[in-house]
Order: sequence, then structure tokens, then C-alpha cells
Amino acid sequence: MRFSKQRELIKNIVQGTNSHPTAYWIFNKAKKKISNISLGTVYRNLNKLNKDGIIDIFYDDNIARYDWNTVSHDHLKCNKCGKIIDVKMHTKELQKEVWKQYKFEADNFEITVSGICNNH
Amino acid sequence: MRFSKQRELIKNIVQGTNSHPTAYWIFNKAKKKISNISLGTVYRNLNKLNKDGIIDIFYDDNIARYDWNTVSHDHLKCNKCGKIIDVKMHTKELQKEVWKQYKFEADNFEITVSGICNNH
DNA sequence: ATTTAAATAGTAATGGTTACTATTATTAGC
DNA sequence: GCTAATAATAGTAACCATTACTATTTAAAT
Repeated sequence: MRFSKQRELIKNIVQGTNSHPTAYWIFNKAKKKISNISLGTVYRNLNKLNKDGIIDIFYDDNIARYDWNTVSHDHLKCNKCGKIIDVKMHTKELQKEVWKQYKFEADNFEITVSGICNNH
Repeated sequence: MRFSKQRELIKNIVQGTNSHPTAYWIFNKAKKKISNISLGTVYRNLNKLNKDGIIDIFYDDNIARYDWNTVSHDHLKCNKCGKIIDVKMHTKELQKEVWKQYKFEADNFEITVSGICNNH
């Protein structure tokens, strides 16, 4: 993969926020540095960075969000303020449970917890 | 809400399968009974049935899937055959965990487990 | 039976994302 | 440093899932 200042910028934007941004948010942020950057470039690079394991993609309902945190983790989503908080849940018990009950070999857990965060 | 044979059909299709169908799949199935049914009608009624608590919507990556099972439950997704299996995980421990560690009042858990199902 | 408004079919529009293409820019070999 | 090869880009068109619009049909209350 060849260097490009667009990809470098996009990577830095994702790695510089905890806000789990959408592609469009990243695009607008990027435009402040490279005013004619293309939305297609943003998507192409986000996908490329994801395939290389540099960033993470997850879906909040039906839209993609990007995350610098590539180690498997979970999300707490506040019903009052919409904030999404990164957490790491203990899944060992769940893993045992699905194996015992369903003979399912789990290799990944995606847990989204909805509720009310500690700001309310 | 007024009766309509289209909505009745759509409800029966969703309630008659465990396959977690997409809107388009439901549309095609519905066309066999009402050949000129409109895709918009399918979407409108799926949303209406969901708002009335008759069916459930969840998102598999970025596309909506519909489920007759409206009680909170979780999914095992097989990486080999793509099959999505309904399960009910025990979330009491997780609930305690998010409260103790993050002071987050959980009211719903959405857990998707990826792995290999017992057909492989 | 008549009236009223909800629901529909058909189609256009929207929003997020991907594909295409001519041009630009990185990098390897001289 | 210069050139050649080709990866990456900007700009735009296309795509797909979903929603909105509108004239017409239909359920059901009077």
C-alpha cells in the first residue's frame, strides 16, 4: 500500500476521537485540512484501513461507525443522550453457556447494552 | 388501525418463518399471494407492526431483518453457513457488571455471537 | 348506501455506500 | 534528479435499502 496524505489524515481523524464517527462526520472533518477531499476517498480508505486491521467498523442500526479501538469490545448506548461508550464485557461465561446449551463454538461476541449512562 | 389484507399477509409471513427475513424476501413471498403488492406497502406495514409490538426489527450489518419473536433475545450467527439462531442469554451477570463498573443502568442487551454452529 | 379517512399501488426521492474514469501523485529503477 | 509504471485521487454516476408522495381504492362508521 502506497502512502497518501488523504489516508494518513483519515487514519488520524479516526484515531483522534472517541466519538465513534460516521463516514460523513470524518469527511467533514477531513475537508478542513484537505478542502477538496472526496467522500469516495474517505469510504475507500476507511474500508482499506479496516481490512488492514488498523481501525474497526461496527453498525449502529443501519449506519457504519468507525472506531480506532480494534480489540474486541462492547458498547453501552445511552437512551437519553445517544452517547456510545466503549467497554469490555466478560464473555467467558457466555461462551460456556452457548457451548453447553447450543453446541455453538463462539469466537466473537458483539454486545450492545442500551440504558441510561451516569450523566443522568 | 384498520384491517388490510396486505398487512394480514405480511404479518403471517413474518410469523410463519424462523429465517429472520429481509423486507425484500417478505415482498417476494407476498407477491405469490397478492401479485401487485407494493414494496412500499411491505415496508410501511413492517414498521407499523413493529411499532405495535407485533414483530421485531434488528439489523444484520446494515440491513433490516424482521422477527416474529418480540421478547428480548439474542442471536448466534454461523460464520460457515450464515444461519442466524435465536437464543436467550443470561444477562443478569452482565447487568451487574455494567452497573458496578460503569454506573450504567442497563435495560436491554443485544448480543450477537459469531462462531460455528453445530452443523459443522 | 353514503361518507370519511386509512391504506394501497406505483413511482419518485432520499441517504448511505460503492463503482467508474480521467487525472494526479508516489515510488522503484535508472 | 528523471522517467516509467501504477496506486490513489477527485468528481461524478450508479446502486441498493428505505421512505415519501399522490392519485386511487377500500374498510368501516353513520
